[in-house]
Amino acid sequence: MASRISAQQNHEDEASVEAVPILEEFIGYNLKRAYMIVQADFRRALGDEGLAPRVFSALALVVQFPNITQSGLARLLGIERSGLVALVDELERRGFLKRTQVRGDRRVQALVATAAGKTALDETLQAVRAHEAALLSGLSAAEKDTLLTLLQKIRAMEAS
Amino acid sequence: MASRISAQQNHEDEASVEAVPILEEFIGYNLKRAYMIVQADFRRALGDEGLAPRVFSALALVVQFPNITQSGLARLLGIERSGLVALVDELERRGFLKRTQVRGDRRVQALVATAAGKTALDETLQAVRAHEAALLSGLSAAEKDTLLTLLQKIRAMEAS
DNA sequence: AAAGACTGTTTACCTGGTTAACGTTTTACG
DNA sequence: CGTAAAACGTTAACCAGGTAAACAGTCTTT
Repeated sequence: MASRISAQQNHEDEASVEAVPILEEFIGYNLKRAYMIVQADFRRALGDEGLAPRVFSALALVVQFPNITQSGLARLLGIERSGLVALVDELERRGFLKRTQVRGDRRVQALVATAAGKTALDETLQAVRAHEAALLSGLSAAEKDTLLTLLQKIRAMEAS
Repeated sequence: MASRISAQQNHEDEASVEAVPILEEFIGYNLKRAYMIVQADFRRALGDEGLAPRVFSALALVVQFPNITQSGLARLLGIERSGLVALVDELERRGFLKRTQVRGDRRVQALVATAAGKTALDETLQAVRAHEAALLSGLSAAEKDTLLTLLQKIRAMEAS
């Protein structure tokens, strides 16, 4: 409706008549921007020797689901099996898990966290909780809860 | 609080006593998963000839802020200037904008959307709105509004 | 006039994901 | 049974989207 106006005032820069950008209406755009901020802060908080977000997620699932297969883990993480190989390689190289043979099925390799892996997860969990608490200190507990619920509602829409 | 218990029951596989994965507590993890779903649906909805999310965002800002510079656009998008070059190249190649000289400053190149660019934006806007409405039909208008507000609250935390 | 800052750009790189193909192994079923 | 199909882990090639560093050209500051 007000499009003819905005097309006219092209003689200057920045702050125009309607100051609210179109993009702000979209959940996708806001999701991305918010995700970038949280992810960057995660890395900053955990440092260069710390686990990357994806590695942390994988380790958490391996600890929580002992003897999970790589395919199963990929399913839980929502990525392809092929993308998991390097991830598991890294966790194994760091000594946080072992690939073990499964009797009865020589195709699969069950993943089991080592003691070091569990320790690393515990420490990382604390660090991640601290990072989220600090970054999201502007949100009340109720707001964080609401946000989690809404995000999980979106996640429930996957692949219908 | 209930952490000592969960460390014990490591003797079996898959569905354990407490079925809710650790990761679900984290906003970062849920943000990422939700973002992946929305982004994938965006691409699916707009097809191969449609604009990619980032191209759409850039075009929207160029239309809304005529004569914006590339540096300014990068700032608005939250990315580096260098990352914008290919983006603007694509928009220019498609005929959706022009790089124009600015009298008084021969360094900058102001970006102005063409008529085709504005038309493309209008059409894409409709498509994107339809995609979000369909994908997020499980959320009420109030819930979408709340989600937007909370995400923007996170975005306000940027680079403090 | 010189030093510094800003603009757009290129180049090289990184992260995190995909698809396609493969050899091996297990399962389903005519 | 035997054979076809499916599943597993893996590699390879690729892509998207971002970064950091350096650069020449152009202002701006002092």
